[in-house]
Amino acid sequence: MENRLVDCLRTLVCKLEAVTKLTANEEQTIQGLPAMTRGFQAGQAIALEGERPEFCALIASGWACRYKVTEAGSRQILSFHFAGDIPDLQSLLLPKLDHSLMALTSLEVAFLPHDRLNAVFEAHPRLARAFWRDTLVDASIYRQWLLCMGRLPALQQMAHLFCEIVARLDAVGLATIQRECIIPIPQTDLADALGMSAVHVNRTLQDLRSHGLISWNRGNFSVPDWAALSSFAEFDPAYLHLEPKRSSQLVPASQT
Amino acid sequence: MENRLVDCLRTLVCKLEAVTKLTANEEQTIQGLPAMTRGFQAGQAIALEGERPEFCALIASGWACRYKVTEAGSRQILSFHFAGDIPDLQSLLLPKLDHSLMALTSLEVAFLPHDRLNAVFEAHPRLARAFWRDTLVDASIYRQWLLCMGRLPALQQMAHLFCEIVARLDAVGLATIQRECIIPIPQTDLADALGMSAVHVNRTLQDLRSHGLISWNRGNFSVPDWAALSSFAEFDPAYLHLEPKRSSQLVPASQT
DNA sequence: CGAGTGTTTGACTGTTCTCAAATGTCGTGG
DNA sequence: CCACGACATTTGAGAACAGTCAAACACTCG
Repeated sequence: MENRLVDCLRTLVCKLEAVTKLTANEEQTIQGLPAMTRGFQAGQAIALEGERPEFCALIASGWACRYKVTEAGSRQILSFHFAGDIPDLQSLLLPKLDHSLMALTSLEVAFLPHDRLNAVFEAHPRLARAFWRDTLVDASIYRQWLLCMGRLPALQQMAHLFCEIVARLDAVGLATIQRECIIPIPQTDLADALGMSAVHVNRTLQDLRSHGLISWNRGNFSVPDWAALSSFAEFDPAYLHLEPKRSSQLVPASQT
Repeated sequence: MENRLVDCLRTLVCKLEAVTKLTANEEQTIQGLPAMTRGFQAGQAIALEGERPEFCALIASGWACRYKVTEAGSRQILSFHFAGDIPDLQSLLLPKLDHSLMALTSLEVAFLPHDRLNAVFEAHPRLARAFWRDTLVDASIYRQWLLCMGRLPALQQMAHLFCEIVARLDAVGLATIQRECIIPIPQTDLADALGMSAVHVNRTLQDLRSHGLISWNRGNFSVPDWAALSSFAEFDPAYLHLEPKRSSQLVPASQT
């Protein structure tokens, strides 16, 4: 458990360094943030729309999501989050939550007190900028989702989401070089993220599989032919703003 | 023209003060930002995806939008912007634009140099926070659009967008107390924002009109019964994070 | 084994898209 | 003043897409 905490703080530092290296001092400041860790079960709420949290939730392990609900009771998932993400960072500046947060799998979360974060930002303006940048990447992802939901047919939209998930998991070391990873959520959650019905998700999924574009079995996800999938999905990772150094694989010329 | 510049800087200050009052010094810093103003015609690009702008565009008058385009050539509008908005503020921290920006009407823009803004943020951390907050409100609006696109039927989705537009225009003094305002864009642009076809937008519009929920004629928009429209649309302005104080205290509408 | 959850299938309905054409509006130039 | 083109709105009809409801099937865990 303590290891997880150290790990996710390291992942966080790594994300923040996307642009410029942090100083040892800054890095230590992050590592030294007091954090109470807590576990959640799949389906459990972390924070609800309308609340005014006094902590930010840094995910240590597992998947969580932001979501909103209509009056008719249908849920729209707004984003997926895993290790290293702080899905409610904006509550520092927008105290009243405009959406809810829940665990999609069993989850470990480290809670960072608002007042400590604020103190850190005051003392280290560069860190504040790094976190600001992080929230801007969030926004960029929303823009991409809007494009996909509004203008791509279901098949491409779903393919694009898979590309994004793999790319983001890869960026934090949760995917293999062959782009295998674990996508530990049921089809119904996928449906709520794509704005589709569960039935249609199921059929679209079969379609992707029969085209040999993906394989997804009991959570184990893999992409037989990344070039095929990403070009079919019109996936261009630029919008994730992962900087060059992230050597791994997502931009290899080897395909196309 | 110079008046417009002063006006939009004032609008900007007003927006930034949503939470805490700025000091006279801070306020003056904003007002003193050097800005080159420039005009655009409807349809003209302000900045394109992939570029690395060295200025941020503060809108002085008219409407602009963020958008992205699929390979098939269809456009998704991601947000609408008018006086007081800085739609590419994020280019300060994410240098490479992940979307494009264009004028939807004839437009006046004041360009604020990146280096000046950065200097301001360094000297005035509270201002940096105020701008950060502004970008977070953007993100909140994206979340709401995702919910609307994914989970509301066309009629409600459109009604919701109208509520949002009126609320935002009202917040900067561009709507009357009776919630009349000018929506100076064609139905095709609305279609690209809602992720619908123009034909369907037209039919949905007729539907809203025939229910007496809106009136929109040659750009002149009005809402006969706000309670009816906003409850039909499930519109709750909380996600706009306009703070309490600015409740429909308005300057007479004279604009665009 | 049985409950619970998640996935798959079928049949049907409804929404939204596309294509194509008609109508309306506005400004320009003859 | 009228004719014209450019643009925007409206209409119709058929096809494609995605939703609902309901049931069957599969897998996991106690």
